[in-house]
This record gives sequence, structure tokens and C-alpha cells, in this order.
Amino acid sequence: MTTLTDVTDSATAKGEQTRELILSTALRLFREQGYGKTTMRAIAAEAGVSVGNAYYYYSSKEHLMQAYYDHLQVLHREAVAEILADEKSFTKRLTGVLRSWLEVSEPYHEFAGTFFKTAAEPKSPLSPFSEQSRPAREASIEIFRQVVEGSDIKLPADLRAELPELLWLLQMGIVLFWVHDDSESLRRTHLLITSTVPLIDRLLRLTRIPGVRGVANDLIGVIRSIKTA
Amino acid sequence: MTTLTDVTDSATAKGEQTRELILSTALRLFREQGYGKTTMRAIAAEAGVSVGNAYYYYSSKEHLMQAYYDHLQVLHREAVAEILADEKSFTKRLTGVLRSWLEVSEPYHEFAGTFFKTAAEPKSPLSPFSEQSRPAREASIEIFRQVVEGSDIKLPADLRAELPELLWLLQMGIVLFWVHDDSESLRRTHLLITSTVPLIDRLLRLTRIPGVRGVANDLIGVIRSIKTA
DNA sequence: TCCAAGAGTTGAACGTGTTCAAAAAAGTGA
DNA sequence: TCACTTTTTTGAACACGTTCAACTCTTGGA
Repeated sequence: MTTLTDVTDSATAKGEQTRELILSTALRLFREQGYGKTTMRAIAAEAGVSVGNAYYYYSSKEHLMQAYYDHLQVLHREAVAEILADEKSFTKRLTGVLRSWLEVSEPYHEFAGTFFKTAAEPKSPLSPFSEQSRPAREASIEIFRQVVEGSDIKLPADLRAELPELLWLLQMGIVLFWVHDDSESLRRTHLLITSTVPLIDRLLRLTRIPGVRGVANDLIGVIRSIKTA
Repeated sequence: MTTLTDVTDSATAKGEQTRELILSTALRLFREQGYGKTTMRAIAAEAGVSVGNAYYYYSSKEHLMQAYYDHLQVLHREAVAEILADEKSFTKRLTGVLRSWLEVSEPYHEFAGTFFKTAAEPKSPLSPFSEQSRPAREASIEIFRQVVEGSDIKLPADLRAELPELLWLLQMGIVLFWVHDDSESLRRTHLLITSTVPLIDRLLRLTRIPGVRGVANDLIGVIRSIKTA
């Protein structure tokens, strides 16, 4: 039996090395030529391995995409750390987080459509609602939980509890918009964020009005019942 | 020059006959085995034509899907006619229209995912937001315009004007939910509709409260500015 | 009736993602 | 060192959506 470091150095190292080589090659080609125009054969050739070998590590082309998605997640989490530490205002925190996502994802905007295409399919493991992407989804929701919890906003407890998930849904909506946005410098998506966030802030504060409060409570009830049904 | 009836009987008839044969065969196979498992070769074989011939009339497998989508649109329009003529209550009209869509689309639920998969791609002509699907989209929005206009609901004029489009967006959301819904008899989607519609009704009536009215107005402003930006 | 032009039809061929049986390499215990 | 097992790697083969040059049929005018 070899030592633990030996294992990571030799045993796993060989396979992991190939795995990472294939992934990085794939991501580079995706970035350079888009998802559709990058063939598995091209990835294998560029990485200096056989097609079958690529499939030995990634069971489909989509799985290579999944890996890219996870990568973005990490970049986003790093990008928002500073904002979440410094800022207290709810609108600024939320705007900052959404903007960061835009910045991080910007290089991939061109072929993001193809990604969300497969992501829209329910059975696909790439769907943001799927079981397989639960870790990534929860990590993402966690960011919004921090947005809410570290902010100055005052809210009824039950709404506060559901809010992170709702904000994540908002982000899904913005992503959908973003994918379709072909304006220069993504002007329209930026416009959407800057005009929507303050509105959400005001909407949330409206829950203090008794008549609104009732509707809001029922809304939460509906969301809960549908989640568990 | 032949007469008009001659043209439809002979000149166009031959081609149109083949076109419809291919379409109906495709839709049947889609229904029977799902979109993914139905091959163009199978459609051609079953229809008794060559693969190339199918492509002569439908430039891709997705276009056959588009045709199915248009088909649904017509069925839906027919299905809601009665409700829209008889019913005056806003919630009942809206619920009826959404329910009808569910009924009409039910046979296709299994493979609808694959349809919305390609629909999610921005460049795809099948996207509900695309230029090519404008006619289908506007026909769909028209239904919601009738829902609003024939109802007893009292609303500020500008909100009333935007509402059909918003309700169409709501339906897109419900469709997204529906696609992911694998509960028996689509229980969860039905639950979503029955609990969401009355809530929307109450939300809309809340716009009479001054504080809410301001936010609603701004929301409309945002929607308008983003649509034109 | 015949012929040129267009409409309709064919199926082999291409490029793609993916599979799989077999070969090569690496690891394991004596 | 030697057999053996397991991990890794290979590339031909498959099924699919799609294309296209060639073919047949239909039509309308001379």
C-alpha cells in the first residue's frame, strides 16, 4: 500500500491529469468557437487523446458543459464576496450580485444560448431544477440568502425565509432575458437590473400595508404548498 | 390559366397532400414514441416517402415541431371560445383559458420538454420570443386580451393595456412549470393555476390602494422602457 | 402531340454524438 | 521477475439529422 500523497501523485494523478486536460481543452474550444461548432472529435484531437477517452471521463458533451457551469458558480461566489462584506443596503447588495453574475458570464454570452437550451429540458441533468444540479443550485441560493441576511431590510419572518429562493428565481428570469439580449454591451439586461431591483425593494416594503400583507402571506402559502405538493 | 378550384385540386393538391401526410405521420409518431425516439427516417418510412422528401417540405425536424405548435394554438383558440363567450368573472375566464391549454396540450406533455428545449434557444425560430413566432405569439396574446376585455375587472387604463402581455408571460411561466411537472394527472400544475389565479386577481385589485398604485405604475413604466429599449 | 420548365422525389453520402469490444498500460501480490 | 487484475486508451462502427446531385413526374404552351 502506498501513502496518501503517493496516491494523489501517481495513482489518481494520471487519470485526473487526463480528465483535466480534456476539460480545459473543451472549455477553451467552447469559448473560442462556441458550443455547437466544437466537436467531440476536435476536443479529443486538440487534447491529444482519442474520442473514446474523452467519453471515459465525461459521459457526454453536455457533461462538459455542466463542468463549465460549476466553474462559473465558483467565479461568481468569489466575485460577490467583497460586495457582501462591505455593503448593507439591500438594493445595492442585490444589484451587485446580479451585476457580478453578468460580468463573470459575459465571455460566454455568445454560446450561453446553447447551454440554456439543454438546460431547459426537464430530464436533462443540466436543468437548474434537476436533482443533479442541486448542489450548484443551493450554492447559488445561498448567495441570495446572504444578500438578504446581511442587509438592512426589515421583513416578516416567513417572507424573509422564502425570499432567497424567490431571488434565485428572479435571477433565472434575468438569465433567460440575458440569453435573448443582443443589444450592445448587454445594455438591455443592465437596464432590466437597474430598474427592477429598486422596484422589488419597494414591493417588499409594501408588505407593511395591511391589505398587501394578506396577499403576500397567501403568496408565500402558495409557494410553500407547491414546493411540497 | 386554370380556375382557382383547379389549382387547389391539382397543382397544389399533390404537394399539399404529401405535406400533410408527412405532418400527420410525424405528429402521430411524436405522440406515440416521443420526439427524441422518432427519427426522420421512421417518419419518412411510415409516410411512405423518402427522407429527402420530408425535408423538401419541412426544412428540419424542429419545423415539424413548429407545425405541431401552431396546431395546438388553433385547438386552444377553439377550446376557449365558449368560456370567453359565457363567463364574465375575471378569475373564471383566466382559469378557464389556462386550464384549456393544459387539456389541449396534455397528450404532448411527455415530449413537450424536448420542444421547449429548442424553444429556449434564442436564435431558434421556435423561441416564443422570436420574430418567426410572432404570429403565434400575437394570436396567443389576443386570447388574453379577450380574457381581460370581456371580464368584470376594473383597472387603470395603462395597466389594462399591458395586462394581456403580462398574462401571456404568466402562461409561459406555467408552461415552464408544466414541462417539469411529473406528478400524476399534472396535479401540481393544476394546483399552481387554481392557487395563483385568485391571487393575481387580488393583486390587480390592490392597485386601487394609493401606495400600491405608484409601484404598479412604475412597474408598467419599466416594462415599457425595456420593451422599446 | 410533343417538349421545355418547373415541381416533386429519391437515396447515397456527410458530419455529428455516442458506444463498445478489444488492446495497452499500470498496478498488485508472489 | 512473473502472472493476474484493474484502469486507461483506442478507433472502428452505429444511429441520427441533414444535404444534394440526379432523377421522375406534372404542367402549360406551341
